[in-house]
Amino acid sequence: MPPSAPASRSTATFQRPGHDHRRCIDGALAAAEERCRRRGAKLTELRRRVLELVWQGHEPVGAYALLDALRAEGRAAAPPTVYRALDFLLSHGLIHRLEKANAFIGCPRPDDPHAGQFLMCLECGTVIEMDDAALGAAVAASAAKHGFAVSRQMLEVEGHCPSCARGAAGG
Amino acid sequence: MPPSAPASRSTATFQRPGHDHRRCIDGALAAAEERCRRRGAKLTELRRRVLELVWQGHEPVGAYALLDALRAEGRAAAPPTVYRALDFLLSHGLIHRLEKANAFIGCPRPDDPHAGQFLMCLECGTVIEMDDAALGAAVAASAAKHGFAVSRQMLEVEGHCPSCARGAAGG
DNA sequence: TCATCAAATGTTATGATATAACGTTTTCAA
DNA sequence: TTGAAAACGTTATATCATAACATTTGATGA
Ligand SMILES: [Zn+2]
Ligand SMILES: [Zn+2]
Ligand SMILES: [Zn+2]
Ligand SMILES: [Zn+2]
Repeated sequence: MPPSAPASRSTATFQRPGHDHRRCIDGALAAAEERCRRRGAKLTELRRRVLELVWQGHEPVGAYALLDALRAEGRAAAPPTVYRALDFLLSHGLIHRLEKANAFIGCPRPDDPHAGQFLMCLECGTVIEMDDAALGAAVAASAAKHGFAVSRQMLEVEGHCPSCARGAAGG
Repeated sequence: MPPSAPASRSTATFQRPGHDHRRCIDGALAAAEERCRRRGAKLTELRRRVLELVWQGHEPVGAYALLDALRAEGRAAAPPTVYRALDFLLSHGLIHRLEKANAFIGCPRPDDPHAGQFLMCLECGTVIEMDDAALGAAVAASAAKHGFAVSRQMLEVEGHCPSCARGAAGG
């Protein structure tokens, strides 16, 4: 099969409401298949379906919303069903957990090494992931001033996305 | 009364296990009294006690741990008791909520405007708050590249503090 | 003083998120 | 084909947080 050239996979920019989200989903699923194949990890039907559900939009999705969606499809599902799938996806970098929201969002660039840096719009709920290596380095440098060795960093920024900022200046 | 010169109140640096933590507590309580007085907010006995309990160390404290502590003192207390006190302390900038830990920690510098920037040691649990204005500005600048207007930022960095890094290099 | 109102706190119940523990099915290779 | 590991099903429970309403407290003004 052709490598399905993911030339313009979701860039870390705010998507317009009218964008072709099917491409986001298909790109994420293809990237996940590929990544799991390379890592010898099993992207089972259930895990794949949960990933697809997480990608239902660019807003974070809660575990129990996923649970409801699975049940609506007629699957036998309980909290561990979805949490185990989420743990798998997290462990392979396919999704991220947004701590403030207690919810999950698909990672648009699982293969690029990156810190978690998220912009969350208070108005429309859209979340995008920045991948600003310089910013990650700045965080590590600040931490180093305190003699702190960084293992993981999580940045969650609340505010207004370009579309919503137009209407509500000053937030 | 003398202004009790808080000359060397908790700097944003890792405290040694042997530091005089009573000074951290007393300084935080005095700063809270002063801040509430200026703002016309009532730091009641309960709220003051909860703040003191949050300051029991430099580790984040969960709401139910506070609840247990209040009950151990013979107070009538239920979850709303402690959550309401925490909401008050949060709203006046006297404590911060650590999203990843679902727990709370005292703010060593409530009067300085600052973004939430926390270093959390995976080994000993100690958390310190950086107040790196340049880093906050760097975050805002990165967000601005995406047309995003920042309202609030929360940075939670996991790793190893100086004391613990010595033992577990590379951790 | 005492009526009155708002803020603070007490009390009960429930919602929302997450995991422990154990049994069954599937997978895969020896 | 059979044994072990992984994945999944199932039940129960732990953990974090808030809704709703009653009671107490403390300030204000008649
Ligand atoms: Zn999309
Ligand atoms: Zn990512
Ligand atoms: Zn201290
Ligand atoms: Zn602070």
